[in-house]
Amino acid sequence: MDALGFTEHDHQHCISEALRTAEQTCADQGLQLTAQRRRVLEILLGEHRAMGAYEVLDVLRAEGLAAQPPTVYRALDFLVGNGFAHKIERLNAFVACAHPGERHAPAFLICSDCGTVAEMPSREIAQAVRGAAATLEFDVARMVIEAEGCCPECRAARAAG
Amino acid sequence: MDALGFTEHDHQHCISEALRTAEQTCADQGLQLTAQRRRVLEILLGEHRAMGAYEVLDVLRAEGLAAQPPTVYRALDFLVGNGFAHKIERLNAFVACAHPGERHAPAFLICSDCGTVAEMPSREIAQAVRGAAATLEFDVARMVIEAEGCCPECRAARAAG
DNA sequence: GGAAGGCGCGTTATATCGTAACGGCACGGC
DNA sequence: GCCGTGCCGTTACGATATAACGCGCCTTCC
Repeated sequence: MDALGFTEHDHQHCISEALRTAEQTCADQGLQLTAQRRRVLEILLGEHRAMGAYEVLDVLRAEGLAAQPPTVYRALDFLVGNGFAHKIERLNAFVACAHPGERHAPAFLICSDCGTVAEMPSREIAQAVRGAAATLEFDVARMVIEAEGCCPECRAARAAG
Repeated sequence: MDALGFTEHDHQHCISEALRTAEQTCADQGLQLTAQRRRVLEILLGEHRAMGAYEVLDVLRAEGLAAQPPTVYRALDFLVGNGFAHKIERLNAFVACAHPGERHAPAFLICSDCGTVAEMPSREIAQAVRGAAATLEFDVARMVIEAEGCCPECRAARAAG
């Protein structure tokens, strides 16, 4: 598992791959990846960046759809609920899942300069959280793990500039 | 460092202690703990729970003040900026710091049943986050670590009920 | 003493994020 | 046919957060 976003990659491929995985997963689990849900996922996949719900809405409207906020939020709820996207709490915004299909407690890196959001390996982190919680006899159901900072590219840009 | 919130304690004492620490810290660092800022901190300290800004605003208004949202947000910005309170991103709400004065990257436990928020030791967690980020050459400036779940008391209550 | 600037705060208005609630439509089961 | 379920359109609204302006009180600096 690597973290896309900070590394060069074939973005068209990464989009279509994710879409295919989503389609397959929905087919397997009897979920309906409707046109709207699929379109919202595509929009999110278009950028390795968190988008606000209203930003997604603007894209839909630019395509000529007469969409309203609930439309977008419903699609996002579906995507988040089924692991195809994640909400970045720190930004009140949404990002496509980089590892759909794999069961994972997500952890994110948010570059404050360029806005890129990457999903990173989180096994050790999740372990540490559960461990700390266990000493207080707390049962963890869900975690929010988000780190804000500077990505390698922006650091290089800063150094250069 | 223990996590209050899930354990019995002398709450009045815990409030006045925190207030005194805040006063001392402000005096030391040339910060102004004005009446409003102090009042907002007191309100937050009143509960081991995250309060929305507008909830704090309601309390101020109930006390007869003609407060507006910016008043509360400014006080909260001051408290958060100087480590006397924390924002719980998951809840868009604020909680008094349980360990003012100590330098720490906070990590929180949020009970979904009773709403109690506890601050827990986070050294290992922060370490794990920095470690995972480092493998991607990402510089972490700030972390959001929030675990939602069930606290021991609510678990006991569930088992009993 | 008075100009200049920083800071805290009041106030108005507005931006941004999110949801409740109702109704229509399509599809599948019986 | 009739009903339940799930998806979606639509209206309206609630909740969270900030921009921008101005005032008063300091301190600084000359």
